[in-house]
Amino acid sequence: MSSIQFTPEKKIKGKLGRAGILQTPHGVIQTPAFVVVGTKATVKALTPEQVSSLGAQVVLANTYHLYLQPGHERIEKGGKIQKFMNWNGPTMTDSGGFQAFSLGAAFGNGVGKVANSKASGLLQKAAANAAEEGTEAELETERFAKITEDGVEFRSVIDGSQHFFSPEKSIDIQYSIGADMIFAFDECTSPLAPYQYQKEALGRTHRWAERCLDHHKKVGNGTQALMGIVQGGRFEELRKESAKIIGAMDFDGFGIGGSFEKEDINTAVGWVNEFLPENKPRHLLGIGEPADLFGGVENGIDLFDCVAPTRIARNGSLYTHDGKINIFNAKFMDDFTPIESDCGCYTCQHYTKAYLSHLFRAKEILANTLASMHNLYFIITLVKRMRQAILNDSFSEYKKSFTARYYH
RNA sequence: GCGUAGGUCGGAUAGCGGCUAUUCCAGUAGACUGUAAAUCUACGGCCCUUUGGGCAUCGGGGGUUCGAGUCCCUCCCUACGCA
Repeated sequence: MSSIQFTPEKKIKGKLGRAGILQTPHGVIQTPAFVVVGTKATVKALTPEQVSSLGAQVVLANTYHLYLQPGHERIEKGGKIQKFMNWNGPTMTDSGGFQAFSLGAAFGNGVGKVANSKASGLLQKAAANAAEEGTEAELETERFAKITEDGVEFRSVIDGSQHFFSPEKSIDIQYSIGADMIFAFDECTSPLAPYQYQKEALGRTHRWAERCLDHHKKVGNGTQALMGIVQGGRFEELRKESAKIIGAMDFDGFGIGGSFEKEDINTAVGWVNEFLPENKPRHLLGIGEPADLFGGVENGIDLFDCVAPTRIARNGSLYTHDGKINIFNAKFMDDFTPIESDCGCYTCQHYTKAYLSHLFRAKEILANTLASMHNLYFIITLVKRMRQAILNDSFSEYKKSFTARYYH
């Protein structure tokens, strides 16, 4: 018996995409939905009231970060995450598996979780050179995270102290934090990793999934839902294999994780969702550019989370229907119009680009808040409109008109 | 007028005889996809046949030296002190 209940409402004709309702202990999520990322039990620069006012339905925090600071026991003591951070709606936690990648293979070498083939060619070459040169690069790779069969050895990015996560430990910590939906402990691989490594890592992720599930059944009290994670890198064979194996396990929902080629995120999602059970929610982990959201929804994704809207906001990039703009550009200093005149967000209703330009140049803290509000509103609303379009049988038209304008 | 300390990119600086004049800020762009991130990268004098190359440049002028932002002379300017 699951603590969450997913009910598909309507499908996109001839596609895997659907609109649905996800019932959780802390409220309903209408899907597809964008999950706002609040890694350290806070959506950076925003109060929960502000996050809620943007239409956000659910927030995702991170096990690794909260374990290190302030400590999961303290969050439990503070009444678990909802009470601790004053977010009354549904919550999720990521397992810390992603940090095996971001603090391991990806640390300091400019590798993102999404590669485009042109760049990855160059990066692969660089990685090959580094490998030839030997130990220094390899040591660098293991600077903050080292993966073994039993789990991942981490060094804290805060104070350098050593820590170890096993699948069981990740689940235990996630219980303490107390989110409604928690994720299995997986290994997120680098987009540069070759087939052989992906296959090896995938086997490990599957064994870890089994251990998470066993532990969940043994120790869980039925108030938290466990999501399994599909991996497999860019390889169709591995992705499908993973979807079959993970999809057959008794998880409450599924996450799709790992690295993609920019061009075929959508295809890869399609491979996987073909095999995942229809009556359980599917979450595409860490993806959130408009094109990817359309592709994901079309191919059967119900939930997305992504740091992009808030992170790029803090760095001065703002979404508009005509593409992203960089508010630091000189041309905005005297532009006394809103980011978008027909935008319903708080920022656009009260402030001009010239003012935002001023706040950013002056390094004023309000810049982060106003920019984050706009970008989150933009993305949350975009996914809501996709949902509406599915219900109205107009998804492909909406996708076409949005895309034509956004990617000029 | 005398003394002292100085004049190096828009601002602030490092350099104190050795070849490529440093760093920070400001400036101009770019990047960012389960947050190591209010972060990071690039550019920033002129010219060219521009994946490179050439010529400049440290207040002005002159000198010493194989070689000068650096040493010497002189002038100009700034700050402080004394008259």
